[in-house]
Amino acid sequence: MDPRGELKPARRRGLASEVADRLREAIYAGVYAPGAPLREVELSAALEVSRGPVREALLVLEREGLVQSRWHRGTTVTRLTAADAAELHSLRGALEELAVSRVAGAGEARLSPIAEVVTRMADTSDAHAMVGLDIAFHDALYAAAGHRRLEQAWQGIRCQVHLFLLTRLDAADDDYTRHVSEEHQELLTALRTADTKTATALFDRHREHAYTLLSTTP
Amino acid sequence: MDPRGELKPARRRGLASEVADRLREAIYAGVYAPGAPLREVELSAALEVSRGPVREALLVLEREGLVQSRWHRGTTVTRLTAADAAELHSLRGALEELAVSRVAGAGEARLSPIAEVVTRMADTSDAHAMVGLDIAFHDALYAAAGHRRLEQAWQGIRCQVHLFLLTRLDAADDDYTRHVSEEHQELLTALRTADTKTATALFDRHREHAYTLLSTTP
DNA sequence: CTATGTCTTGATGTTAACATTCGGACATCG
DNA sequence: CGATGTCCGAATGTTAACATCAAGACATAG
Repeated sequence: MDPRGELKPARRRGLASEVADRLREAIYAGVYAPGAPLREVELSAALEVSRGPVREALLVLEREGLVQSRWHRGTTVTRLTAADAAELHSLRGALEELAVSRVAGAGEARLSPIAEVVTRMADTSDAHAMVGLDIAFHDALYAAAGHRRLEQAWQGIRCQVHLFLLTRLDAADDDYTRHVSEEHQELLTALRTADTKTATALFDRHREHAYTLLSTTP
Repeated sequence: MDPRGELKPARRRGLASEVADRLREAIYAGVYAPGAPLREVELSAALEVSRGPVREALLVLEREGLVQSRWHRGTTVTRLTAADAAELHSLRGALEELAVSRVAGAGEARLSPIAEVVTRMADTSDAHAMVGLDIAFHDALYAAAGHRRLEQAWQGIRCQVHLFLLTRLDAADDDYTRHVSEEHQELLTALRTADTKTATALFDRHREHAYTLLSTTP
């Protein structure tokens, strides 16, 4: 009669989060290409919602770095330059080092959500879905760190990383798609067995690999 | 006839940012204590603005971690626990290491904004103002790093750090107020002369000092 | 006396109309 | 012909009214 901890508090979300989700997916799907304008009236008409929730959703996406808005000049989908990629890479390095140091050697109870993502990676061939799982893996890592603010900092760049991966992988580079699965498998075993030092080194190499691969290609 | 770089692009801000600034100051001033509710109608009446901009401002403050809102349950000023302080401390360590590594040894042109803050510290005795300058010093550091996303990540915790300092220093601990000025002076000289390693070590000690001082006191 | 159900109240969430602003097209003047 | 000035349209910013929701007071049944 006292299921403490078994039930998460029930949250009800408003229209704004709903709209934000739809827009995020649309941007990932390429409906709105980088640089394309996101007009409030258009979106509110398409989503059958008033402009209020749309504005709130755009604020959320701006915080996530997916769009950029200027005063009275509308919002457009972020265009990621090489300099942006470098910023994402270096900041992610700092964040992930902290995350790995807190997760490495943790009990299986905390690692199992990460393991589950790796499992799902095994039977996935679609590049688009694979990128989603790649991000999901790191989401699970940050979640396992048990550090709310670290997680929020990651959420501040995670969508940009996602978008960057998608745009650089568009119908190309199946070199990535083939190796990601096993590479993350290695990362997981490093988290399970190795100490912090070797684990962070492996994560470093992982990011470096992806970064150089995707930054030099186009 | 071509003053490139001398003039920054003129930005015009809306009511929402104005409201956000006022609310931030009000929270710092203690008008709204931690845990106190921030009612939209109240605020819009007091600020003579409609609820739209107020809602936007509250979203901004929520992103900064100063307030927390739940669906249909209103927003309250964040109450910082010991665990929160630990989170702020560790995340700040990760961010500031990256920032210092990018700023250490930089030219005087980039360091001068930081130096100016240190100068202003010298002739300041008011504790409230000193805390503001403390934060301003680190703002300048992150700005000098020339890393937009790093700066944004800092902005995600900077207001909480500010609030934490203020609430723990309330009419006490002039041990802090006396030493901050010279301590930051040392940090600046470290940025100027020393290499990355010693500079980061000094910044580490600086944060550690403040953290242990303020976490054990109350 | 406890537990359930209803109601009221005071807030937030949503909407649609109004006001303001930016950028470009057009006309005008040197 | 080039530069300046004016106007217009289309978008965003703001407002106030409407709809919805959650928490507590109260009444009621067991």
